[in-house]
Amino acid sequence: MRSVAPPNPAALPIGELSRRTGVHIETIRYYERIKMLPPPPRTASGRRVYGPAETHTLAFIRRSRELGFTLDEIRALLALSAEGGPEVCAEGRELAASHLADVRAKIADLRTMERVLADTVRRCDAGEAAGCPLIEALSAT
Amino acid sequence: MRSVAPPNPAALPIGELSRRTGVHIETIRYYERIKMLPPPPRTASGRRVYGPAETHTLAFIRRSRELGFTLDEIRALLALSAEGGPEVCAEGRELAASHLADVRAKIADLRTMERVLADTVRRCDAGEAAGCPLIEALSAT
DNA sequence: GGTACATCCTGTAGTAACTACAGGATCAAG
DNA sequence: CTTGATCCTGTAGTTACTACAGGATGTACC
Repeated sequence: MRSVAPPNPAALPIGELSRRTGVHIETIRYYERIKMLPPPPRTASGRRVYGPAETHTLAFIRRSRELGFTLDEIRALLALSAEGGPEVCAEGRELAASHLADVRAKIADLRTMERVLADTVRRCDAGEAAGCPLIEALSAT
Repeated sequence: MRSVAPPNPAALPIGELSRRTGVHIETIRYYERIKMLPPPPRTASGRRVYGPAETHTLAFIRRSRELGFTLDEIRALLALSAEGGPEVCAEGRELAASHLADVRAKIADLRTMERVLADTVRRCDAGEAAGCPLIEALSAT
């Protein structure tokens, strides 16, 4: 029999699922513990066996995380995606828009930090300040 | 005597220090516990009494946090600022430059998120997709 | 059949940087 | 002398994982 890939692509052990989705094994078990993922069936000896549905859900979670959604938000997204329908889409739009506002706020914060830091480094390189520009910026009243 | 501000501006109770620096009382005590701040002297009944040095240090920490430095990085910055000297400034420059690189990387990540989210919301508003554009983006293979 | 190695299991604790109590002591004013 | 603000210690919760410890199974090879 084959040694690397399992014979049935619809029935994966946790390690294969991890490899295919890029989510750590510990993280998959963690998601199960906090009920982000339903508990999968087990083999006689107690090992988890994942089907295509779980694979899809996990990939969905991963992509959502990449977009910066929190696990709670993703729970809502998963519930929405299970429902379907036009009013569901409007709700999804709201989630995305509100999250987009958060992301933009964070970008603005980071840009402020960037400006101050870049300016400090620049003053350092220019040798403008008497003491250390960084320390002085942080000590300023 | 006065009722709001203490008579001696150089000896503050924790609540006054909190108000002046904008750092929560619990956070100040937390900083003391993890040795970001030295333990201040106490009154006979055990209450903390802060002088100008502690006020300065706490404000330094607060400004550093606002620039996104971690507490470990701030520990290094505090040690540097206590030393002084030109080679110390070079070290500070490195800290700032490396942190600046982190900030820029985070901004780049967030901008990717922003692009995808903004595009999703736009497609939602345009009514382009058959289903929900957000759910579809997250389900995509 | 035995042995080595990979993979899996549960459960606990650690990470960053706080925040939120509970349950009690003390202080200042009227 | 009572009310209300402030303070104390200590513990536990938050987010999203990550890292073991200590053991059970599965599989490949000889």
